[in-house]
Amino acid sequence: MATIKDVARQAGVSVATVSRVINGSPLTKSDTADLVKRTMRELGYRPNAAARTLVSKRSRAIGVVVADVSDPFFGSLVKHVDTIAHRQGHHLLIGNGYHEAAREKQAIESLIQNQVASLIVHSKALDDDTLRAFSEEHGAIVFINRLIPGLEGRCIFLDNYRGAFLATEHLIEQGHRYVAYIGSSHPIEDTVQRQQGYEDALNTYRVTDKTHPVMMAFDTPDETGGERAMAKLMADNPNLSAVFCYNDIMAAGAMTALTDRDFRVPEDVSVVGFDDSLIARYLHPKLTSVRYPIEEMAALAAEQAIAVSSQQPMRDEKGNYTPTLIKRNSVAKPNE
Amino acid sequence: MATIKDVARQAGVSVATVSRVINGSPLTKSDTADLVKRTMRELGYRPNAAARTLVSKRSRAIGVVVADVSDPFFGSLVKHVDTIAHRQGHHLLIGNGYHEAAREKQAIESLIQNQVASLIVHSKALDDDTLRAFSEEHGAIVFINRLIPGLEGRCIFLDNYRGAFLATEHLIEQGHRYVAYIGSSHPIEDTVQRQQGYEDALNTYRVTDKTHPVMMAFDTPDETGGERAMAKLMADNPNLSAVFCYNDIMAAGAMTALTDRDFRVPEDVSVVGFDDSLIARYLHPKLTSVRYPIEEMAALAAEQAIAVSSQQPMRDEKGNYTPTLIKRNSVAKPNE
DNA sequence: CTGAAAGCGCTAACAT
DNA sequence: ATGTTAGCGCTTTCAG
Repeated sequence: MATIKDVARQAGVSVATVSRVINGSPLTKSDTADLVKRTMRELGYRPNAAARTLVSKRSRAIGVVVADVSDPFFGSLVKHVDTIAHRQGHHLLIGNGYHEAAREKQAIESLIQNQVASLIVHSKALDDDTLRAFSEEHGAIVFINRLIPGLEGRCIFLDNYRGAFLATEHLIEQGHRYVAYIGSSHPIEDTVQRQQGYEDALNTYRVTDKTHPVMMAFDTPDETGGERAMAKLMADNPNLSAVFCYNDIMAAGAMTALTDRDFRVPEDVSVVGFDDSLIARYLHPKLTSVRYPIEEMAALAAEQAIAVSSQQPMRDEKGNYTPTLIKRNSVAKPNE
Repeated sequence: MATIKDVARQAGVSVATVSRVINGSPLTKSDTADLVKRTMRELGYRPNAAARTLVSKRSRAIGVVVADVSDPFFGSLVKHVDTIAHRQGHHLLIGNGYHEAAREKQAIESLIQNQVASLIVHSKALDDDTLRAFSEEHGAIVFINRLIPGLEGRCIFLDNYRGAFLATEHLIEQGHRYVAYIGSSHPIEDTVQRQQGYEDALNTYRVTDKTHPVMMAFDTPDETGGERAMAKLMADNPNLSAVFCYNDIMAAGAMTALTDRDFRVPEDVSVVGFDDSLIARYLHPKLTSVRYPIEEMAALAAEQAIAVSSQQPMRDEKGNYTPTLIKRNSVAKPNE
């Protein structure tokens, strides 16, 4: 690889001059600049990013920690971060946390070590204190899908409670009285917030009459988990007519369980999911789901992260996003 | 950030000693090593990766270029590369090419500049010469989903032809005579290879009788493309009873077009997809599809890339993968 | 407008 | 077993 010295020698200038044209410094004569540029091209010169980062103490890298890139939800998050990053001349380092505290921690540490200028972290397994410590260490970390007390300005998150409330309310408004909740057995805050929204919606509508019982089942947040939870719910509650699920995948499992038992969706049982992920549109019937505006959230996270890292004035946008309900074909009025 | 000097001073040793314990050199007394380790911990020291890369001329980074991380297919590829990389102490830099030559080129260049030790490239828009030039420049590039003449040992790819043949043959064996192909209008080699496999399967079965006509339509490789192509096919060929599609998304679109016209799948028309992606299992009916073993391919790519970059002896595995047919519920025997 | 020179934090001879 | 030291490729004063 040609170095800056090679270019300097070949062009008959000093390395300082070459450095200046690399960085587009205005105080180089355009003649010299042209000469240098030509030489760089001839030599196939590429500035060594490691050297630049070392000396200037700032890289153009943005680190992203997600649970699992192969999950379309996180894929989408990464993509939108990349779009913004690319626009600003930054590139991405990624780390997978796989919902495990140790892996998440390791991923963050690895990225810090690799001198990322900023960091976008989706962590559910690490506690507030650990995250606060990282935030103190790095300075340019933005947390996505999480609200950490004391770090409100660095958090971008969704109102899970409201999404769940919306979904449950929609079901109630359709006339359902026996609405169940299928939750995740993973001990992360999202599931309790969604459960709370579900329960509160139910409670809101039974202040006058006591006719909306709470029915819940918890299992792993995947397809078979949804299937098992639904099976359990059906066994325990014969007159159930609607379910709100923690996410779309569990909803898919729930629909399978229902279909296997000859219940039709939505004629016999209505189903609502959460995330409005890719599969929502491919399920049969198409799934009504709470939309998670991850694209916007990821883009904002990237903008904030880069702004903080380059001490630009950060647009003071609130990190709190409100979900909306996307109505498709998995909800109908109850029978009778 | 504490540097190696800080640690050395604090521990009362030289930077060389600290460097030795960082790198697990065996020639340090375990007493000193322990002391140094403790000091590193106390100071919250993290080795500066940029400095290490600069001086040692090798990083522990592996670059991955895909078309779009938010596509589950690529997400899966990235994940499996990460798994292997992580196991070997490497981390990932990613770049999106979005099927555009300029973006792909830029992504590769950016990664090279960032001193990745190795590179896994999924490129469909760049020509062989460009890719060969990059390969010459970097040395540790592995190409995935592509076969570049002269670089066979660095290519990991799927036998598209065989996959298409398999799918078409399966349809014929079920008794179908009017089997159509929905292809991608993008000018990449995959689509012509799959078309060839389709045509050859048809030809194989009409050597004795001329009863299997070729019927094709091409459109964008997405859902609406599949829908349009299917509509066109139906209009032109009233007695068509089966379609083989370029990928699962187009198959999804085709199924929509069919359903909209009151044709049942698979009773009236059988459908086969390609990739066996996430959605294949969620479509209704579940889609029979050609499985693309991207996980294994990605893992092998990562292993090879790392091996080459660290001049380890590379296991001489062939990069040629054979697809298999995953039978689900979208294929049946034809009517009558 | 350009050049000389001092490091950035670390590794790897080379000494001891 | 440990210390000294010369850079890696680049940016950035500071002089001219």
